[in-house]
Amino acid sequence: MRARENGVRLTPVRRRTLEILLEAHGALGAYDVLERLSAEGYGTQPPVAYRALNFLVENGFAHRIQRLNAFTACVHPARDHRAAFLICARCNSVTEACADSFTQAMIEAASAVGFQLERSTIEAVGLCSACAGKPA
Amino acid sequence: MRARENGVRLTPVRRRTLEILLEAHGALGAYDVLERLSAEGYGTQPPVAYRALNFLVENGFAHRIQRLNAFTACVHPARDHRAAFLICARCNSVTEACADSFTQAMIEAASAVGFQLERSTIEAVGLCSACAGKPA
DNA sequence: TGTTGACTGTTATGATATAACGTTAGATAG
DNA sequence: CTATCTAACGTTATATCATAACAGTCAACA
Ligand SMILES: [Zn+2]
Ligand SMILES: [Zn+2]
Ligand SMILES: [Zn+2]
Ligand SMILES: [Zn+2]
Repeated sequence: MRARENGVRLTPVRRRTLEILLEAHGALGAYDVLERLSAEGYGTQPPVAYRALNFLVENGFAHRIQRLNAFTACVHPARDHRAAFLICARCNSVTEACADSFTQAMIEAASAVGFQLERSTIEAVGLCSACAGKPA
Repeated sequence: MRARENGVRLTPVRRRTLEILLEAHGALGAYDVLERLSAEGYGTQPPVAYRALNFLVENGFAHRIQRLNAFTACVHPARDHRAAFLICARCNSVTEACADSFTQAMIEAASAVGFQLERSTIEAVGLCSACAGKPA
């Protein structure tokens, strides 16, 4: 199979991994993904999940959430974008927000101190609108 | 010993842990810290390091760098502040920068979508001024 | 048709982090 | 001055996250 456009091959494991992320609401750990993959007849060992997830991240189909050691499907995979993530401390939901303007400002601020910024991670923890309404 | 001000007790392990972070240039992993602590007669097991490090982070003496699974001493521990970290992809140095204005803007942007932001993590990867000058 | 390279799978191991429990020593109430 | 309490410390054991290294498969293609 000739690579789609820029050499991207969305093979069965990779596609299924992406679907698993899409089906999940919020982020999934690599071992959660692995559990599902292996239940469906794919490989049973960690590298299977990590390779597929890393592929998705590198090709803009998913993002890694550092704070949660987890992965989440990108909500607008086609476009080049910088994302920020709003992580609910109560229900663990993860919402992807556009951070293009913040990132641009950060690139400029960083360059003022001589730092040549390549990519940034913005992860915020707080309460989602659903949880903020509820009592403690 | 009556707690300093707000109940903070900088015990020997904790103080030494902070010194170790200060002596290091850049961030240290918990096991790096543990190695030094145990060589000096403190406990030899992971919880010793993790407890001291978590204490320092919770009390504003240090920050955790998610991307590196590492810790770094705060450069201005006295003041309440939001930090951003500039991580050099080449030499792994970590520079703490003030992110108060970014954070404020993010709080407002988040609240516009109903998210009540509590704390955020901003970590940027790129080239420090020293490394940007050098060739590949 | 033989070689190549991307992909998938495996075993084994490494790296990071916490649960649970016993001990110690300073603070405080009686 | 005791008895009691509690924060902090240390340990063992285990959980969780991640990668190195290598073998088999298969389509592309010279
Ligand atoms: Zn995205
Ligand atoms: Zn929530
Ligand atoms: Zn700081
Ligand atoms: Zn550098």
